Amino acid sequence: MTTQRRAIYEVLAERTDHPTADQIWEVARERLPELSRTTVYRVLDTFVKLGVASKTPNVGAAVRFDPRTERHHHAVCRECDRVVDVESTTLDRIRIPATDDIGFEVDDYSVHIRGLCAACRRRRSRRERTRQNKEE
Amino acid sequence: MTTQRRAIYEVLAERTDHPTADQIWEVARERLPELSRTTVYRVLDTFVKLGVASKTPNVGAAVRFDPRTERHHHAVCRECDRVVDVESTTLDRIRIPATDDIGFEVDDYSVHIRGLCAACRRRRSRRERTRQNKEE
DNA sequence: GTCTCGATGCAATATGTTTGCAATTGGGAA
DNA sequence: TTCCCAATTGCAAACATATTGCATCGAGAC
Repeated sequence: MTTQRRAIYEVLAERTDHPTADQIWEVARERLPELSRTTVYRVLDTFVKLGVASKTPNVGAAVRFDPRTERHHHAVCRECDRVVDVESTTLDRIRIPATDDIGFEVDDYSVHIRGLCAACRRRRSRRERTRQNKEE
Repeated sequence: MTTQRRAIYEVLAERTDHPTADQIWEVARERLPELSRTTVYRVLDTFVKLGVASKTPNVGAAVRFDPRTERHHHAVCRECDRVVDVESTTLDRIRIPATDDIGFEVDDYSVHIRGLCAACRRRRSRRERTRQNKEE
């Protein structure tokens, strides 16, 4: 348990927005200016192996990390790609059907929801109101 | 509808293993040697915008593409990162709970299953048998 | 304190993606 | 059919993300 690992873990734990390795580096560097990018990548990998953090599936270029390792679900905005955690005991209790036909042994699962986040919905309604005003 | 687009679409449509842009390029190039990597990236983006293909969430470095745009689910192997399509009317019928609390408007969803694929299970049992033989 | 091995920093490299720009081309208009 | 133009393409360079080799450092065992 080194100084760097502590700093990186703190930054990750404070956030719920599933930051990338580089985003974590940017913030952790403020506290530990010597911290290298390489170390952040390596330490995050270590965290994942230790089960302290998890990599979260995403459709962008960079891999994102999540301080939560228990089952939870994600809603991804189609406009801004923001990722929001979704808590739902209903979703936690889905029965995964037999995947024996493909010989797959299930560890866990999560539900990925796609749609439009609150901020982008507001932005859209604003645009629509503006258009209506012009047409009048 | 250009020659390049047709070739790229054909390659994508023939595969069920969610190739990356570069993997598609490798194969498409055999038929169309002049085809540039840039074009593949651009055309795939276009396909996604047109709804002809979809980007599939993944935890690796590169974005993966899928010729299927209807609702379907994925099982990802924790050993080899292989992605297998999962067909299940049960999973297709999940009721997504109200996400009104977070103001999220739901378009669609999919279930991501993590576990061990058939090939890696076989590999594992083989290893275990070998160990038992040694202990005897 | 000091020894040791794993962790770190740095620089170089690999991999994945995007952009600017000039050249080309598909497909409608004449 | 031929001409034209906007859209598409190829190339090279830039950018973004991730990994590796190697010399050095430092946390924890003794």
